[in-house]
Amino acid sequence: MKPRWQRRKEARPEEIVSAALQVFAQHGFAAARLDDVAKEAGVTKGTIYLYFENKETLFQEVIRQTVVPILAAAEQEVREWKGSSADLLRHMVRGWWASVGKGSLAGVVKLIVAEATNFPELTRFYYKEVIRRGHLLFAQVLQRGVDSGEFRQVDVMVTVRLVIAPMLMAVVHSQSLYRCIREPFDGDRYVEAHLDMLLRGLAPAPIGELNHA
Amino acid sequence: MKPRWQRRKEARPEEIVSAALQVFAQHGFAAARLDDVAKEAGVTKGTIYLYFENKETLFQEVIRQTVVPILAAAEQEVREWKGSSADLLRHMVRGWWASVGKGSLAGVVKLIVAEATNFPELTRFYYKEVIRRGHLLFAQVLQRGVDSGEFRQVDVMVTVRLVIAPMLMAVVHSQSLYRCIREPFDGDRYVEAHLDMLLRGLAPAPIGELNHA
Amino acid sequence: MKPRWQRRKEARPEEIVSAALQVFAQHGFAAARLDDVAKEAGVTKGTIYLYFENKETLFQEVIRQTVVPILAAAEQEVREWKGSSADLLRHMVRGWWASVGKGSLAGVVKLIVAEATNFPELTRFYYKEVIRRGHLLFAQVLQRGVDSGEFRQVDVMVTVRLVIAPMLMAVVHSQSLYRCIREPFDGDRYVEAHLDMLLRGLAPAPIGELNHA
Amino acid sequence: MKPRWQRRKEARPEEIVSAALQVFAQHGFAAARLDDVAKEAGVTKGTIYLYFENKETLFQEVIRQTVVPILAAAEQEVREWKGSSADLLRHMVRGWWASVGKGSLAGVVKLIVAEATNFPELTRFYYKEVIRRGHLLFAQVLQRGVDSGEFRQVDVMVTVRLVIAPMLMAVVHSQSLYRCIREPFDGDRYVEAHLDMLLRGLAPAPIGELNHA
DNA sequence: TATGAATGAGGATTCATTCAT
DNA sequence: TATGAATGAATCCTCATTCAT
Repeated sequence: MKPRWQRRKEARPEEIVSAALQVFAQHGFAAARLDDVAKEAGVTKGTIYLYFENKETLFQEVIRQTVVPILAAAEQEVREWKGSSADLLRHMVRGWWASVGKGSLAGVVKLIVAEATNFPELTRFYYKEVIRRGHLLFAQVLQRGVDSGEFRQVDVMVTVRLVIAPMLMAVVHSQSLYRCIREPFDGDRYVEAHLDMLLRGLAPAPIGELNHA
Repeated sequence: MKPRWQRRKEARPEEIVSAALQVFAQHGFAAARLDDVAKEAGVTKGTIYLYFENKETLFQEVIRQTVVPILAAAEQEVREWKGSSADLLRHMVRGWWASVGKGSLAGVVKLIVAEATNFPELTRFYYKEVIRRGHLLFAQVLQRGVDSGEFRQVDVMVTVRLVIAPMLMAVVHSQSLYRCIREPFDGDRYVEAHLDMLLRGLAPAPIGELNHA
Repeated sequence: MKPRWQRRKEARPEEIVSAALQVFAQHGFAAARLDDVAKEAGVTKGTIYLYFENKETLFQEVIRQTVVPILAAAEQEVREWKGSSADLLRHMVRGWWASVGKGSLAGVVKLIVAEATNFPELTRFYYKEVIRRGHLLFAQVLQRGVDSGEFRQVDVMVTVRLVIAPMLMAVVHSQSLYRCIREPFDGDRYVEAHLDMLLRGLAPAPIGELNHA
Repeated sequence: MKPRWQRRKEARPEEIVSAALQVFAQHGFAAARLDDVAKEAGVTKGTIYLYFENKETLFQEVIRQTVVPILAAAEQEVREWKGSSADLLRHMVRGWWASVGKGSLAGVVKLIVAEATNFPELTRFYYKEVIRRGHLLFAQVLQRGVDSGEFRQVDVMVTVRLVIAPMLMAVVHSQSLYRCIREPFDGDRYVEAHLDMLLRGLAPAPIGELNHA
């Protein structure tokens, strides 16, 4: 818990990062104006430069700081999970949706998509620190289920992407498309349908396989 | 000796649109320089203004022109399909991947994601003319399967999103993430795995349903 | 009288000059677009360059060609005038108003005012060929009246300006102010009032002079 | 060592307006470069945009700010004048010459003439706030003289224009023609001659009227 | 530390001018 | 001769960055 007397200056950097995330996520890096970031953070433009070298550095900090902590917690959970793999998968997907899909991370995800080619270095960092780790985490879960016979034999690294992609897409759209059109999107229902499809798709095939084309 | 330039009134507009798509998809709207578009199109900056009112209009034309024609063809196919619904779904997903995922439309998809909030009007146009039509198209296919008993009862409009999302995500990543990291992504395998999961997930449940949490 | 078969190309230059006068008078030199001149002349931009070296040359021709001929006629009239000086003055002022104030020369007058400092060389030409000659012409008329005792002794070169200034001002305003406000300006009445005041002002003082302050 | 620049928020706007008046009056709106305005004002281009939205707004401010205050003072004087109408007219014409003809307003007068058709809205504002008020002011003076029998019966609203026109013309020429030719123009003598002619022209006709043509 | 006035490089846009047709 | 597509220099304007206060 934070002491009441916490000096403002210590809070400033994260306030700015948080404001920047909003503005960057809305407009993209190039179209975002530091004036807007400053206004959103309740400071003036000059103040930003007390804490960040320049616009690009600020952007990098936004990506770096916002993303890392969540994974650690999830990794811990996977290690200690006692229940079924199906339940673990459900737990993780729902948890991901709760923490990423609705929180401030959603903006980061969209940002990476939008700005990756403008910041290849940063993207590689993000890939290594976030994406790959996330993939490996889900891969563990799937492998656990395959090993225990709960899930059928699947190409785990490909399937991981199929687990994550619909989640990502929903998050990305919530930051772009659904900001513009006024049509409801029931995220929870979408997530449950996704889990339903997933677990059916992962179920060990009964007697007669599906016929492939 | 060759002339300094040639007069090619007919060809210019699409050359410029095509060049613009590349540059916009790479950098986003704001960061794209018309100088680069011009260079890519083999003309000078001024020439762009002979055919397009300004940068924004050019952007809109890029979106509009690149996208519309494909759907019509697919709609035709669905109407006339004689085979099984599973085969139709396979056909469409593969076709979508072949035409969108690998062609120039991929860039447009990423662009919409990245710039939607900066061009809400255009996004609404895109939603009405492309996304919704696409959804309805896939919804027809699913409904057809449900009606014939090939697929189980599903919430069609939600499932449509689950069909499309992994495809979109792959396309978006191919335009952003995979441009930066040098890691192979086997699109075809991904698509086949997706279809496999999908059709398993859509299969009518055999005897005992899965237990939901 | 012009032959019916006159080739178009011989008419072109003056058509362009005439169109240019209109556009220049409306917008000024810098703000005038050659596209508009071309449209007004019923040709295309390129054609202008067949007859004029560049925009500036065209502008100079506009000034030069439009203005010179009128003076010669007036000079002739003054030399041959048989009636009173008052009548001659009336005749000239009315004639000036008829030919300059209402014709296309009005535009040139405004142009010179507006663009003099941007074209000092041209302005000097105009001064020598037009303004000074005009002044001298009116000076002759006044001097003639003074010599004959019709007019009182006045500083002729200063009075000339007082004769001309209200005429010029009316012309200039007709090209600028009165284009914007919708208020009637009765030019003929104004000219008559001017003549009335002038001739009263020029009348030899009766017995007691006016007291000057 | 002196700082690269100073912070002078209060002084900047009028410095810029004043510089802009000079540059606009010299070149006209379109041909004026904001770089030159900035240099003249001792700032950089960007600074102008801290205080004015764009070139056009700056132009409008130049017109608006430079012109309004003078009239109020003159209106006051007319109301309180105790002497003869002839003296009042002399006083006003001389005062106008002193304040407008020689001051910075001269540039504004020329600007309006030159740019009226490019800025019709602004011109209407100027007409209502400046020209019309000026006309009414001089009309009062003339009417006062007519009522008291000092002046003959004249069409007041037309005569007002005859009073003002030579003054305006002198001012306009001082900003254009006389900047180019190197010929002395004795403004004071011109003004006195104008007053002399005016007052003779306004004098009640003695016994036999002039014969009109 | 914080401010926000001032800077100046960068890019969109216009349009006089050229030149292939 | 005439056209009008193409050019590119010129200029407005924006906004990241600096720095006097």
